[in-house]
Amino acid sequence: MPLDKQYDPAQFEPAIYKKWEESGAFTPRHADTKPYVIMLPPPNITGTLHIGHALQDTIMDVLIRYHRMLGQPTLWLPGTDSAAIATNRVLEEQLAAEGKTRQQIGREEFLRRADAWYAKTGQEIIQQMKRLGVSCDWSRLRYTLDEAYIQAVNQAFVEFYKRGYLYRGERIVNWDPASQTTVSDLEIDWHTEKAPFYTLQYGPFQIGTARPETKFGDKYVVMHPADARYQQYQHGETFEAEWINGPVTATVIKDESIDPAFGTGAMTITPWHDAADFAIAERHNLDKQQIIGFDGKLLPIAGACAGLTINEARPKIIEQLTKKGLLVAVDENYQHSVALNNRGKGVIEPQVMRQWFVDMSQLKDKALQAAAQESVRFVPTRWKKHFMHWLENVYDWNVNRQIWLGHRLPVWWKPGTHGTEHEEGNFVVSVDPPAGGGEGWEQDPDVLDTWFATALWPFATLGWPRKSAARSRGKPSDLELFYPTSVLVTARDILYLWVARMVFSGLEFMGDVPFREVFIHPTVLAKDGRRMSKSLGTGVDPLGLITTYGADAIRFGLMYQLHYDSQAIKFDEEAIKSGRNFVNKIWNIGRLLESIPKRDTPTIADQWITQRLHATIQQVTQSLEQYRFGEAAHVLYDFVWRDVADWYLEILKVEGSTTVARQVFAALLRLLHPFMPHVTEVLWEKSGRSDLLMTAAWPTAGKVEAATDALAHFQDIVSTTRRARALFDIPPKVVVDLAVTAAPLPQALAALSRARLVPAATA
RNA sequence: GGGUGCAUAGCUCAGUGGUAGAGCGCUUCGUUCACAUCGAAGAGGUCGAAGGUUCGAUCCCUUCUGCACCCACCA
Repeated sequence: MPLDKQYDPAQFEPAIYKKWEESGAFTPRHADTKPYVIMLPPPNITGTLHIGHALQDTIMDVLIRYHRMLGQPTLWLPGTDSAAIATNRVLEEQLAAEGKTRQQIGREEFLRRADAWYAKTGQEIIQQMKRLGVSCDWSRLRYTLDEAYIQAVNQAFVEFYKRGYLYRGERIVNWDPASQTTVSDLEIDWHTEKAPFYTLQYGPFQIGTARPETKFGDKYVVMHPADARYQQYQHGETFEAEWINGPVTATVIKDESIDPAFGTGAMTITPWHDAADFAIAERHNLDKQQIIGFDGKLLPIAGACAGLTINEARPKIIEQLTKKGLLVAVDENYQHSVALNNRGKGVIEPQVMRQWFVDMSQLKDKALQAAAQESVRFVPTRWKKHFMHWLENVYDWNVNRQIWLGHRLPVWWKPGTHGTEHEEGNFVVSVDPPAGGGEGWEQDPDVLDTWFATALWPFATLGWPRKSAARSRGKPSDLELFYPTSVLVTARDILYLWVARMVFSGLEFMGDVPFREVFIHPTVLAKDGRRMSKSLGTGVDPLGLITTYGADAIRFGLMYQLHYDSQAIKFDEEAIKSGRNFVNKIWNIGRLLESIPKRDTPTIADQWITQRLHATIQQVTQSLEQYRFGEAAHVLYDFVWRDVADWYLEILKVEGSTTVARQVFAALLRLLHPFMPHVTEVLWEKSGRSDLLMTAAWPTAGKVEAATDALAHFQDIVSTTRRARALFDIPPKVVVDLAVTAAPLPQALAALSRARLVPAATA
């Protein structure tokens, strides 16, 4: 049956995907050879596929398909993440629209709504991934809130606790009064804002602040020990100062963290509401006083301002200070940074709270060692430096959150003890509620930081902690077979949030790294270099692109733009269009080969294209091994379009071996398959193969010899003739006489030059 | 304050210690039956600036400038 002139992706893609799925080839075949394993970074169930996913998924699918064709047992394990904070916010917004709060409807009803919502949206992103053609093992699909995963998270928490890494501590944390929860350092966005900077008289000192509302409790003034201006004041000496609500006794503290060049070089501290001040207070064992409540309103210590929000209180405080003559100066043009919760968008108010922390001091060393020794290897290598730098400076990790969605802490409290002064000895950390020993144990109301759960992804998805649970009798378990995984493919923005935590969690619980390599791919930006975002209107819908151009086109277009060392891809739809055109070119090469009558008289052109093919196999293979996807795509593009289409096939129309041509084309389909799986599979089938291209063997390069000069000579003659025709404006229909002394491929030469060969005049 | 990446044709970007490359766009020509999602010919670049190493630098080194991003407890 003749093929259409143009390849129509919509006509073939769904059927091809179905065929792949039904073949069972997405599931790894057990074998003795080393498996190749990738864990899909679980996308948030709340989201839809964006172009960054399309890029990342294509990279993983290229790797997976390549390794599958190499004959390795290949596992790409998919899954989704509950993204508790984001979902929590979505649900609260929905409730707000109904004029309700989560507290009003209660925890049970809230979680019921969450389940309903997950059920509705959970499959969406998976369907979208399938349209891209990804070859995940769907039989192993996991979800961070499925029953077994919850068990793994509980087990990890209990184990961390038993091994002494988890502790309950009173520390300064990022509190979001709007969402009523703590937030990770890594999930804060800093926005610069202009705010008045006040210089205030504090006893004999002048101190600066942009946050006068925190100043009520100030009773320490801090300066650098070497600051000559304050030599006469001794560390620890006290003095009386008139302050906002009356006289206070203040103490002088000398601390090296103070920058003498900033302002007056002296400052008062608010340990309860500032991390730096907290550190100073800890060093010198100073008192800490809460000024702002968890609802964001000032506490009774603020006197007349108690109960007011920060914005309401500020002018009053300044008025009071002015009245007392304590306001020395105001800089209206001061720029400072304000911390926002990047999920909930509330303004962060640091607070001292009793929270769960993971002690990083030992865990970080293990991860650092793994990076230093390259038992986890970063690609490109510069990310190793970033990774290590972050770990070297990491703080203990606050792991509980005060929202309702997510993994609830496996911590059980005696009634009425949680959050009181007398917590010690009144809780039990265990997966199951404590049996006996009194009734009414209450489970801790908090849930875990979402990254605590995803840190376990590489092994919890394989069945941990049931280490030896075999899938079938006598066979090794998934955990034994597939851990550690081969490579993690991810974006740089979660290098710390997620990658680092997987590394130390894997080392801790599995005794080995979770992946041998980490490939950090570029970020996809809008064409003009801005971030892709819905609010900027710069986002691109990959599904729309798939509908317009086909999955193969978007895959190839993305890979073609993926250059090894760049941090960003400026997304240009033209590249996708170009991918579509390339796919169509392949399709038409298939058509042409069908139409040329069989003939087996090899020429130097056949010899030449075979050599070029081998060089191409070598280059593409090497590029894939090095994660140089853009390079591989370019090599393929140039080979197909320049060598195969423009020269070899034009010659083949006139003379040469269709047998060689078909061999070259078959090898080409294999090389292209990871990049454009659908069209290559269709052509494979149309060429009469009954097996799947997906599981065909990756081509191996024969001996690569230098390309024959004879063809270069041929190309020279043709090009020269064409240039001459253009120069003299000879219409295509006019056949010219061409006199050459030695004519390689005479028939092809005549055809491509639109010439009649005549004997060269002998001198 | 520290760090990373980038700077090459009008645009988006490859690339190499030795006469500069692609795609798109542009100019001219062409639908002979693989493909107009195509083919042929062509125009277009002191490879960000300044120094240095070298027989020779767009490439290696130093400094600078501009852009983007990351980290950081700027009161």
